[in-house]
Amino acid sequence: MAVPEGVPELPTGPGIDPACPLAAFPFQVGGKWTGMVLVALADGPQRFSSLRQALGSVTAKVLTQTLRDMARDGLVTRLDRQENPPHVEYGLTDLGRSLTPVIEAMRAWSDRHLAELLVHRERNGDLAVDR
Amino acid sequence: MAVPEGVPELPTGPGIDPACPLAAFPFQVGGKWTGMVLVALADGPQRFSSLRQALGSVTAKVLTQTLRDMARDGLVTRLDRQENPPHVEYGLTDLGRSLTPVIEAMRAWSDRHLAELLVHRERNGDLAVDR
DNA sequence: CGGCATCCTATGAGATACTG
DNA sequence: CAGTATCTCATAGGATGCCG
Repeated sequence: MAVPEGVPELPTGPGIDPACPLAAFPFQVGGKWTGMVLVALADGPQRFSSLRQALGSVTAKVLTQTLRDMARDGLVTRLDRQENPPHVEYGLTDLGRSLTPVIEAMRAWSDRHLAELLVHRERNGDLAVDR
Repeated sequence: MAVPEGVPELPTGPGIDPACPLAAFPFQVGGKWTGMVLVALADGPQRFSSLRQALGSVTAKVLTQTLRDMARDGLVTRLDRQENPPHVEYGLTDLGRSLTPVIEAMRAWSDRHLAELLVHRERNGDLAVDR
C-alpha cells in the first residue's frame, strides 16, 4: 500500500512519451490518473477523446470523474464548444501548471531511483500475500 | 477523488511541525501515511510508538502495514533491538532519503497554492454528492 | 463525441480486542 | 512496547449499456 500498484502494469499509453517516467512513479498524485492528466495537458489543451487515448486504459467514466474533480479544484478548465458532434477541450489553469515542479520532481525521482525500488520489492516479494 | 480527502481533517499530529504544509498537501504519496513517515524520519530514526504519536491518529495496524510496505520497497530500515520491553527503530534508507526533493516540492506547493485550491473547491462545492 | 446511469468488486483504512 | 487478529465500512475505479 506504500505503493498502490505494481509499476509494470501502469498505464503508459501511447500519446504520452512511451517512456514517461512519471507513468512509472509508484506514488500517486491525487487519483490514479490525476498526475498523468497534468502531464498530458502540460503541452496544451486536449480534447476528451484525445486525452483518453493518451492515458491508455482509462475508462470514460473514470476520466470524466478525474477531470471533474480537477476542474472543481481549479486545476483544469473545461471548454465546451457546443458543437455537434460534441467538442470539449480541457486545459491547465495557472494553478494546475503550478504543480509542474512537483510532477517534475517525481519524474526525476523515477528516472534515477525507481529501478532500485523495484529491485527491493522483487527481492522481498510481494508482501501483500493476503491481508 | 482527484483529492482523496478534505484537508481540514488531515492528520497533523503533534510531534510533526503543527503547521507542516505537507500534512495539508492534498495529493497522497503512496499510502495515506507514507509521506508523513518520510517527513517524520527525515531528522533521524524513530521508535514505533514515537512515530505513531508524531503521525497523530494512525492506528498501530495501519502504521505497521505502511512501514512494512516501505521496508519491502527499501525506503526504511527496521532495527529490532531484541529487548524487553520491545524496542524497534525505523530509519530512512538512502533510497528513502532520495525522496526528500519530491517531498519538499510538495511542501512548497502546499505553502504557496493550497489555499487557492481550497477556495476553488469550496466555491464549486463538494461535487462528490454521492458516488 | 462526450458523456451519464448502473452495477460490481477489490482494498485502503479505521475500530476494537488480544498477545509475546 | 510493538505488534496480530478480526471485523467493518467507504470508496476508488472498472465494466457495461444508453443518450443527446
